[in-house]
Amino acid sequence: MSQKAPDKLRFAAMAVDVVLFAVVDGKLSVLLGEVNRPPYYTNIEAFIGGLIFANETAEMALERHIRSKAELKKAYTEQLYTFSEIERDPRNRVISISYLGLVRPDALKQELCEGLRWCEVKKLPKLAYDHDEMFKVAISRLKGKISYTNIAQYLLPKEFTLSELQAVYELILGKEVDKRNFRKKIIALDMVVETGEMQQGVKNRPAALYRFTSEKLTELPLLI
Amino acid sequence: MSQKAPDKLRFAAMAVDVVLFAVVDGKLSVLLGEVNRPPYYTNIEAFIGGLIFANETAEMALERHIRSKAELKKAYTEQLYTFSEIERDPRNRVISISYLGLVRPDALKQELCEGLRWCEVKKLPKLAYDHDEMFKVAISRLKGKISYTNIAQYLLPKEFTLSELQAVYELILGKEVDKRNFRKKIIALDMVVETGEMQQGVKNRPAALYRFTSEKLTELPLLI
DNA sequence: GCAAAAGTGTTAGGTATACACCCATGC
DNA sequence: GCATGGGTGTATACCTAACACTTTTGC
Repeated sequence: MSQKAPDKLRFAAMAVDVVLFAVVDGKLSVLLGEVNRPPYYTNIEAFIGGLIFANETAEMALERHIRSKAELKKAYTEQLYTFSEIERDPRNRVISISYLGLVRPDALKQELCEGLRWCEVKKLPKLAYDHDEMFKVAISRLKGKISYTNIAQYLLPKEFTLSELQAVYELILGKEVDKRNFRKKIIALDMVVETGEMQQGVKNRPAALYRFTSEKLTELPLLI
Repeated sequence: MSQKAPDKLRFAAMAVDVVLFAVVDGKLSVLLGEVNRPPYYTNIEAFIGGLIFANETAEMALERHIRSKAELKKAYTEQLYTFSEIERDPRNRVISISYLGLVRPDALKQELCEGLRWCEVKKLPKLAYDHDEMFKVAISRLKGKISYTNIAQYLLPKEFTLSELQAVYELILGKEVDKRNFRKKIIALDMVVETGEMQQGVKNRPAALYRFTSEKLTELPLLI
């Protein structure tokens, strides 16, 4: 079993922070929590996260914090970047390993804990610590990966219509795409496949339901 | 000034490790250092790196370790991934922030410190700690980025021939590319520009010298 | 003049883009 | 029957990939 290194080499606490994205009311949103740490940070928000304990890896701490703060069990997460600026938290030296997380709409039904809210990314306020920069890294990673992977699935229910899938692409890329060309490409790449089921209880022509052919993150030749 | 967090939250020492790539004798190589930490690691190598000190960011520690071990001042570096497995170093709990580094051939002239060597990527031995996995992350990042950025410049001298540039692409992608098509694309994208100078003292037709149009890492529409 | 690497265009096939109308359902 | 979103095909421009010979230099 590992021992502690000498005290003077253990100068920092370790934390994880996660930029959790979800589509809420048709808008790309991130989960924010209130921060109240006078005198440095009051009346300000930040991404959720918290310290890593001695018996945990970063991933274990990440899962613990996501579950405890938001009761979101099965979010997709991937590591983003580690922030180590000396004064990034003026109270203590804290090094933070940040993560990108994606939450499916099914998981949004649960109540959020006090002090948490989904905030549309277009209306993000100034955030505490270095979380403004963290957001930039996260949104840039998400924009990049949606174009050459099937990562969009983690923002959708397991079964979805092609219009819903297209809407996710348009939200993240921030531009409209042509419906016919989008469908041709998505299907030609075998990224999704029809389930055979149809939408129920809509007041217009019901759409065919699709699912992703792979539940794992997969790289594709090229996308959009 | 930041204070130390409570002792029980400071369970880990922080380290940086860097997978330094260079083209040595026409082969894609990485810099390895001997590891001798009985009883766990003897007669084994690993990437270079070392601890972060209390007054340093990860980037400062990275620069210090690169300079002291290899006297390579101006390597290009970017953060890769942070490894936090509890037993990754069986002696102490150490969390390591890994970096990808690229070294230009000009910088290779300097003597390496005792115990260091450039090892061809195709002949990599089994490495200490989790550095086998670290290598996979690094080579995968490098392969990805060479296709849509001008990152190849950091493995070349400031002035180079198009054949040398092509060789870097072939080494990293692990496949041959067509000379005419390669030149057309590179030039059409304005990635490089002729210096007006020619190669000197070669025993065949001298090639035109080129330089990159941007010294910064730049994303390009698409490449190869 | 010979060896060695530099340099240069064309064609065919495939991919990306732009674009407009009919269809199925609920009310 | 009307409002709503679902679903489909074609023509063009562009880009990609395949391919071989001439040129310049040192020896």
